[in-house]
Amino acid sequence: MRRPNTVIEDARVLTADFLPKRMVHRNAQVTEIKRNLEPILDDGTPRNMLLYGPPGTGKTTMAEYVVDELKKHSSNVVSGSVNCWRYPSRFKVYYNLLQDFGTNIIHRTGTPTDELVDKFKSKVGNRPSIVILDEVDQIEDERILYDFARESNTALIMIANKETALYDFDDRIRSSLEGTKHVRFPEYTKEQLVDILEDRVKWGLRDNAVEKSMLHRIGNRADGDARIAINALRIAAERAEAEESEEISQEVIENALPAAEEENKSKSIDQLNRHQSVLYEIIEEHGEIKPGELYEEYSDEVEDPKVKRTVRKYLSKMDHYRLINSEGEGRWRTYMLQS
DNA sequence: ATTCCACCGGAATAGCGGGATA
DNA sequence: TATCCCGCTATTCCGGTGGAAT
Repeated sequence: MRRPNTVIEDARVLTADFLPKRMVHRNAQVTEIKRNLEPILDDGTPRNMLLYGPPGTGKTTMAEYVVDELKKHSSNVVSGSVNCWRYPSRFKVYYNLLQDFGTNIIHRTGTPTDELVDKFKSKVGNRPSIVILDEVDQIEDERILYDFARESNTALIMIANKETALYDFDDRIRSSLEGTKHVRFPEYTKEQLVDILEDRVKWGLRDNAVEKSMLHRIGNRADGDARIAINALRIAAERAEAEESEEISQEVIENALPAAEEENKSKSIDQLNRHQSVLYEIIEEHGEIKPGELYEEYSDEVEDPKVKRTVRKYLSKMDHYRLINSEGEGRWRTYMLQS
């Protein structure tokens, strides 16, 4: 027989991806997104958008929240979202969108991308549609943006950390995206993080499972990042639960914070291949290391070393994962672990 | 002032895996 | 079965960069 939970009421509420019924402290952004999207409901042309701001500020969550709300009002609207960092190629973007749009496609390695594009276009037709492109600056083929921007019944919601995300694209793409609304997502303040956590506590934890002062501790140390704050709360709750205590102690909270940050990291580390983890370990060992020495040690370590250019690609990938950092340029560059 | 050096990163190219086609 | 096609990854090629060496 399962013993009753001591702390957790509803575990789903404690994940960062969970979509709460109401959003706190993002009214301005939610309203703005809604306003730009709404014309789509009466066959008007929606505004394309760029949502920008640091990690954990609710960009993706708010976009999905608004789209969900909108779909409740009109069953005709179709939508999909892709993370362009994980799925950067034209093929993968369309593949994922088609799945979100409810088209079952058998994946064959020989399927030409154009076939997917055609399928997508016929699926959408004249229906109002919304496409969310997360980490849009990582997109490999700019044609994707151009294609969507030309569809007047498709609303494009692009998400990036920096407002300058679109600057690097070529003129043709940029001019087709002219009129894109920029919506800023600032870091949450400590107090706002506490509010967000309180909401999760209310629905996710049993009554009196955690004191408010504990939430303030999380808020103070989460660096304005709601994802880290929520994950810390979840980890703390799980650990308290495992200890069969009825309340989350201060000690558990303190330990949960670094664990929440570590969790992001180890998730990324798991994605690395053998060569990449060797590189990671060498950098870890040295603390700081120059490119030349790094490559030398790496090629000694593995029996089938990749070529230098490939290693540079690996390193920039790990940089993007926020696993490592680099300072300086050219041969004066230093690689180190992300602090 | 000029050349050298070590590295960066974009672009073109090659090779691979695997489904489709004849 | 042999061949073609496609996307993806790794490799090759190369112009650019900026401090060091001459």
